[in-house]
Amino acid sequence: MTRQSPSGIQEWVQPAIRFDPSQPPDQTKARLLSAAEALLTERGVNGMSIRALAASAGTSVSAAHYHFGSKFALVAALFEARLAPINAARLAGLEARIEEAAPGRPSLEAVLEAFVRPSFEAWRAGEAMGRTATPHLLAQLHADRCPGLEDLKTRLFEPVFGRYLEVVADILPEQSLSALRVGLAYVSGLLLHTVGGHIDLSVQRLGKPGSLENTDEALLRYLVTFAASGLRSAGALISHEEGEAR
Amino acid sequence: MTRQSPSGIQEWVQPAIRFDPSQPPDQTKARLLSAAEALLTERGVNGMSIRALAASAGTSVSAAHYHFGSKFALVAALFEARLAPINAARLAGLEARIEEAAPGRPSLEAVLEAFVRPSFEAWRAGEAMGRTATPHLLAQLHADRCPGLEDLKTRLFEPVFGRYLEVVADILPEQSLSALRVGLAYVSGLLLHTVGGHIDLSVQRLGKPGSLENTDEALLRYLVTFAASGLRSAGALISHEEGEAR
DNA sequence: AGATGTTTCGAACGACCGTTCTAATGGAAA
DNA sequence: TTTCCATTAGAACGGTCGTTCGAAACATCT
Repeated sequence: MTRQSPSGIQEWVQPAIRFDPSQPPDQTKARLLSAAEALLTERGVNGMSIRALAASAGTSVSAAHYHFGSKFALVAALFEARLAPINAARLAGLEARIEEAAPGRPSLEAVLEAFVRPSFEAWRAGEAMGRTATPHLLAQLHADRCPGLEDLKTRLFEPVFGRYLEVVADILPEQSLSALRVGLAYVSGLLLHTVGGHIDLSVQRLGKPGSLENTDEALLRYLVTFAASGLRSAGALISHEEGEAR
Repeated sequence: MTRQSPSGIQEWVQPAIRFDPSQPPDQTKARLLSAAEALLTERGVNGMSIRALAASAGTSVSAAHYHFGSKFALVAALFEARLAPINAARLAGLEARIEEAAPGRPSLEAVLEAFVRPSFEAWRAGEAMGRTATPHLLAQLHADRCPGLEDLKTRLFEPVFGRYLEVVADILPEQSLSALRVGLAYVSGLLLHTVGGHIDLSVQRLGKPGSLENTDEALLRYLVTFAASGLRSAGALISHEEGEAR
């Protein structure tokens, strides 16, 4: 603890207690990320202050700057760290669906489920425990107008989107790439809307009455069916443009 | 213009020039709302400061507080002022569709178009001119976690949602209200995703090649078809629960 | 012209912001 | 032990925030 002398010179009165043994000192970075996940989800980028973050993580303001350099870098690091495994699962799930359908093609529903399921499951798992769910954070950051984060979003999402676009174009060859691009953006929009907390889950009973299927799986099936059916029907409106490269 | 004396007492040096004739003095409130619309859309609630707002509107910080009382009240007033006419148009359009289909029922597509079109058209009109589009603001405020605004959102939106739910339940009597509630939330999610600027419009060519239909109408038809088809198919997964009240 | 109420302004207040700085601490290497 | 480096805490800096306040200017009425 320090005190400020009238001349502006600090005189150290009493040494502070450091390194609370209950909190391993080398995990400050992880605790900061975890605390940032909750605070960002709840308040958005501009609503979270480094001071509130440090207090929530049980460390100091300068520790955050030491590990990440700046507030924006912290947000970007968190975004990348959380989105990367979900994107990897999306790509792995897609290839698995393709392989298991070989030599034929997987159904549109199977492909869209491969896209949706990783985020959906992480969302439900997080909500089931008290924690804030990671996909909720991603939806919040997606909606948040944070200068400089837009590039990161597209850079991380584009490869996944491109691969899914290829596969879906192969399943629906009569649809133009332009239409499929909008359609896939809609699928992602539906997912973000779901995990972003805009669906009232309190009174939903989506499962068949006699079914053993739980509510989560029923909602996932609702989402996938909605998306697949919308993608098929809306794209069928538009005749394929001949000159367009496939 | 004032200057600060060393003792802290203000000495008024020169009277300021007031009431620039090019800006009618009694329209400060409207200019503040208009400037707030642009700034909120671009930066979100926490990203917009009263000082930046006042500068953009060509007035002073205290003028904003005089007319609205607080920053939150200003945001709420703007949200209500902009959403109200869109909601009114939604309800009027719905009743018009019902009346013109009488004694039969309007198609699901017609109903969803009545819901989507007011916001969609205001969005396209705004984007076509340089201005920021009002629905883009509404989408931004919907995504923005602004404490206290949640109540206003539901209070304004609930009557519209409830009326549409009634009508859609009449068109799709085999679907449970729970399923339709999720489905309508998805429709609104697709609309918000569209007008929120998450669809890349630069390279989209959704109209039929030979058609005279412009791109805007083609995108609207894509959205309506996607939503209607998704609503029908996803809800068909679920058998109607017998005990549920209709 | 004078009084009254509305509107606007600049300035100031206290609080909080992101960032930086210095000092202190613990552990590892010499 | 001494030195060095990674890590942390607290204080401070410059700036901006939302809000408040008193005075000036306008509009209207008498």
